[in-house]
Order: sequence, then C-alpha cells, then structure tokens
Amino acid sequence: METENVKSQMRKGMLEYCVLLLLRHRPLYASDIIQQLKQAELLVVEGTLYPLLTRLKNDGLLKYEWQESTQGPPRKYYALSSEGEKFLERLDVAWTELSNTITYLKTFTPNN
Amino acid sequence: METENVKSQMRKGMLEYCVLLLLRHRPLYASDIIQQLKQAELLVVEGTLYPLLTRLKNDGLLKYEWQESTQGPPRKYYALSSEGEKFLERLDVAWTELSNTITYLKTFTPNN
DNA sequence: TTCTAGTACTTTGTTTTGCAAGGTACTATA
DNA sequence: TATAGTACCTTGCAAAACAAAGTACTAGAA
Repeated sequence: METENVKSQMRKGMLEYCVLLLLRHRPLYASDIIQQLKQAELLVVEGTLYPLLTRLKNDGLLKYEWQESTQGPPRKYYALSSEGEKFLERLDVAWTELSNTITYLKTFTPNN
Repeated sequence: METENVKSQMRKGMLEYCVLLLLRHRPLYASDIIQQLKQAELLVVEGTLYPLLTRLKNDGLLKYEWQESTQGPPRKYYALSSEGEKFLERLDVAWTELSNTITYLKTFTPNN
C-alpha cells in the first residue's frame, strides 16, 4: 500500500460521477475530459476513460455526436441524455449522503 | 444501473477508510463493525468485510487479539497499528482533497 | 450423549473497475 | 509517400465487492 495509491483507491467509483458532473455543462470529447479532470487533480488515462464512456453510453446515460476537427481526426462529443440527467441528480444525493456519513464517522465518539 | 446500486458504487474504495475511522476509537470485531456501518447507513456484508480486514492486517495497518465471548465462539478484535494510524492520517488528507474536488466540479461553470 | 440453534470466522467464484500497453485510423505537412 | 500528431479502441491483468456456501466453537434441549 504505497502513498501514491491512497488517492487512487479513494477515487474508485467516483470517476463516473466526476465525468457526469463535467458533462452537465456542455458536450466534451475524451481529451477535454481528461484535461478537465487533470486540472481538478484527478488524473485519468485513456484506458480508464474510454471504457467508462462506452459503459455510460450503453446504459443510456450518455449520447454522442461525431464532430469534425480542424486538426486531426473527428471527435466523439459526449453529452448527458435526459436519463443521464436524472441519474446525475440521484448521484448528487448519494454523494451528499456519503459525505455526511464520513463527516459523522470522523466526528463520532462512542458512548458504549 | 439500478437505484440501489447508486450508493454502493459511490461507496467503493471508501469502505476501507470508514472501517479505519471506526477503529480509531477502540478495538472492534467484525459484527461490531457491520453494525456500526449499518447505523451509518453503509451496509456491508461479511463476504466484503472479512477479506478487507485480512487485507489491512496483512498490510500491517491493523493488528488483532482473540478475546473470549460470554456467548459463542471467541472474537477477533481488530485495532489500528501505529502504521495504521499514520495511514489513516493520509487517508484523511486524501478524503478532504477528493471532497474539495467534487465540490469544485459541482460548482464549476466553464468559461471557454 | 447427541442434536440443534446461534454466533463468528473463512473461502470460492463471479462481476466490476482502473489501468498499462499496444493497436487502428484519420489529417496535415514535410 | 513518409512521418508526426491526434483520437479512438481493445486486450489482459489486478484489486475490490459480494453472494453463497462452508467450518468451528458454545450453550441448551432432547
């Protein structure tokens, strides 16, 4: 259990939420997402992101459109589907609850 | 992707942190931990917890002592090792950072 | 004594997720 | 017609969560 792993462990299962949060504002393609997450200090690699996007698309939470690029091959721009928006609201609730639970556990002192 | 899964997904990788938080106060055995987590609305089953405890023990973060029970077989009481305490402090930092990142992503509005 | 119920710990096999590494394909420029 | 850059995809592995089944100890009933 190395120091570098601490953050990565803790991030598991959150990536999906973070990606959906990013797409709440506007459509993005994979490299956009990676850069935004990097800026938020959440490093993600392609091998993680592409399968995740495919999974979310197959589950009906995301849709995409091909768009030409001025330099390079066309890009897949992903956006939330209406189902994805509803799902994201549920994730918001779940996040708040989990966050509260951790706060509770951190401040908790046992009586018995 | 069912409703019941939302929380469970989001919890992945956090369980370890939650368990260590619980053990910060005093030694507990498996059923104690399951009950405390249940109280904190984090359901865990034996098949998840036992391997997790063994893992943490093998990594030197936990130690345990057998203790007789007044009713039933003896219990394994787990407690933080000194290494575990240090590790927990690092997890505290990682949690705070991740929490801040999510808050950032939630409130973030893009400019460009 | 033997059976049963309750408690506690353990193991096995499956599924999901993150990731490293390698591969395909399109575009522009030398 | 190469080569570099960008973008997307796939394969194989490791770690984690979990359901389900199994082992073992104790106490009390038959």
